[in-house]
Amino acid sequence: MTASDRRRATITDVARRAGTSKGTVSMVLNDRPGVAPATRARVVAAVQDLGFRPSGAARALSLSRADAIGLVLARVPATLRSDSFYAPFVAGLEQGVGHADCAVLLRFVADEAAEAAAYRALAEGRRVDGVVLADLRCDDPRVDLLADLGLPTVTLNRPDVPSSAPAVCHDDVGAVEQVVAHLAALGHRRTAYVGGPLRYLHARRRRDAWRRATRDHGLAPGVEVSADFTAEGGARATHELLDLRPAQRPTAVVYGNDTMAVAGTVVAQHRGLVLPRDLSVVGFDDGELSAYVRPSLTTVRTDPFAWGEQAARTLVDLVHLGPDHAAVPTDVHLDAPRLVVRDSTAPPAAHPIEETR
Amino acid sequence: MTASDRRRATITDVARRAGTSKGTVSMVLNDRPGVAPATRARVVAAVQDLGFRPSGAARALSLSRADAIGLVLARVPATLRSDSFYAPFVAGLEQGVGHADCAVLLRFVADEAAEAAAYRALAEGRRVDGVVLADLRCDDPRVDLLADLGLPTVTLNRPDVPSSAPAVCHDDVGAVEQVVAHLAALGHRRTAYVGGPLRYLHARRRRDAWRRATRDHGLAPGVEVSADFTAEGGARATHELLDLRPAQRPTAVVYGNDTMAVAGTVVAQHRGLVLPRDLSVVGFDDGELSAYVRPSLTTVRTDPFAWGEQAARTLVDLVHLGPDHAAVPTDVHLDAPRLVVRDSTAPPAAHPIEETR
DNA sequence: AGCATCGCCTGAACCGGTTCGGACGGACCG
DNA sequence: CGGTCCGTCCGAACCGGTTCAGGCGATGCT
Repeated sequence: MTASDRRRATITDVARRAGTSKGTVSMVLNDRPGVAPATRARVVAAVQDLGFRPSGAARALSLSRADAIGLVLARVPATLRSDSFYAPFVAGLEQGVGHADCAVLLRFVADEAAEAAAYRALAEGRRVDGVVLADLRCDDPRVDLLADLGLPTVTLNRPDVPSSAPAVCHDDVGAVEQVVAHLAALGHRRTAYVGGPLRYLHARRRRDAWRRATRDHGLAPGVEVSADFTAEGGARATHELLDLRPAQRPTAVVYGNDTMAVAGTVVAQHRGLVLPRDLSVVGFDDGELSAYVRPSLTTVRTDPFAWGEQAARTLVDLVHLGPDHAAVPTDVHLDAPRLVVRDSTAPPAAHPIEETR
Repeated sequence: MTASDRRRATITDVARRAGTSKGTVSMVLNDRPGVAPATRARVVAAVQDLGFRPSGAARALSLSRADAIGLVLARVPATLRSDSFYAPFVAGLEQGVGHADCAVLLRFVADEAAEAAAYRALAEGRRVDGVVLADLRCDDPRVDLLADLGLPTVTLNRPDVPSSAPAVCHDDVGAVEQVVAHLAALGHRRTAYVGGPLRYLHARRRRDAWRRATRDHGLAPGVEVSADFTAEGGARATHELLDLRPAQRPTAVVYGNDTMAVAGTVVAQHRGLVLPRDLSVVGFDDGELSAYVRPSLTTVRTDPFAWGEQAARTLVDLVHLGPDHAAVPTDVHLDAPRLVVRDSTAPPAAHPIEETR
């Protein structure tokens, strides 16, 4: 009775065994009306007996649907090691497509040229019904590319170019505002920002949000350093900030992710600063280790799983709407990320301590 | 000239435009011999003009190949956040399948029942040509399930049950031996081991390797704690070890991954120990932050990207061999992981320091 | 000249589903 | 008793490729 000892049953086998035609079997499988109860029962029994399951490929061909959504990520392998976003995000996608046997098809590519090619291949090979567009960049050419390819798309956050695709957004601007408000309330006047590469939209938006929030709170315009989300980048940026002469040196640093923030705290401590007395540090993302380092990290808790879930849900809706549907689906806004205050932030020391290296 | 304004070209369109039959076009596309150069040129031109790309679904149907490999992971979303294995591993898979437009189809499931169902769906829906089996457990039922389903399989490490599937193995036993040799050379006599859940084969094998290696080096049989690879678990296990009375308390702890190890160092330092003087710590995996914590972590550098690459390569070979091929492919062994000695290991203090909490 | 050989290409069958026009038969009605 | 109507089911066409037996014309050989 194992499945391997015989060729897999097809809809024709089921029809023969049930004494009906293929068409009828198909009706039953997609439970459409117009089949007599007795016939339906015979078909169901035959399906059961034969352990029949329709072939995805054949369905895909006749329905011209792939029952899969795509995700293309351009990242160098090295940065994947510490990526805390991507895995739960994909798990969320999975959750979001629901129990429809819809799968997530994944493509990692090395650079942005390969990225376009990957999207092309996905679209033209009809491997997916739609894609989600992550890691949006400024003037992102992929938005137009996908519109051209006619591939239903959901973007992660709203692009800075016109796009008719729905966006699933999380409120990183609000998150940054919470961070700055927290620091301002503690009494900080000079803050610095260590962000990601500015060609990424989210990096730029967070940077802008930090600029605006510091100004709104009446803080001094702070120093900005653009890093690359890696621990090494965070360490280097921190050295740079601590090398500033005391009058400019920040009493609090806001980092673009927790990896850089943790590396930053270690650098600061190694240079003799006592945290959070001599320097407050805030991360972004709430990585698992962040609660376990010393001092434990004040950070913003994002929820990539929920993000993925919502993105998938939106995309599935979009696909089912069909391409000729005129109504442009509206953007979805996730719950605002929450600031998690831990031990790495405190009021600034009254008189800045000279570092004793 | 955009692709979206007209229905996508099919092989029939190409044939018509080139003035040949579908069959000939197909020959050209798969560059098979028996087509006159002039005809071939006409077809190629037509393909170019129409921007034709064959439909993956139609190919899949007539070739009964899916051009995709599957990966099913049973992990709770919470642990994905800090997972440093999975993302680079999938990127490696991607790399390993090569430029064949073969994709990686991903399924995240919550529990092990859902896992079996996911494999069934993948096999019976013919969505994938083969799967890689990760996170092997003791007496893993999936090995038999996949054999039953007749789905080409590659396992990550060799299962403890009979399996005719090739395994792609990395030498974690050798890695643990290096760790213990390092600690023994430093003069440690009492080591402890904080591993993962023992139902995972790799956790058990590393534990066994540690037992054997400590015995071989003439060390005292050490305390074992089974944790769960999370920071919290690592912290708890560390407390447990440091609560032992001095005569039993280890001078060095070997952790099953870096997350637990980092959490462990923080716990130890918080309890007043000075590292590495009072306690040596070794991790496993070389997470990105491990070089940036204090003391920087001695650990074992594994290479999930290479592992994925090799697994995909092996699986693709296996698929192309065909199901009736008698020769069982041999196991592949990756380069041994390398011990990275950093600052968290040192000779034990001559007289154990009492902790000053 | 007659015939085998060969290279090139066509046409139809096939993969495994979905869809739909229309055939069939029974109930209902006038 | 003849005609409608409705529920049920069949059969064929179709999705877009691949494969292969066979046709056809040109060439080589005796």
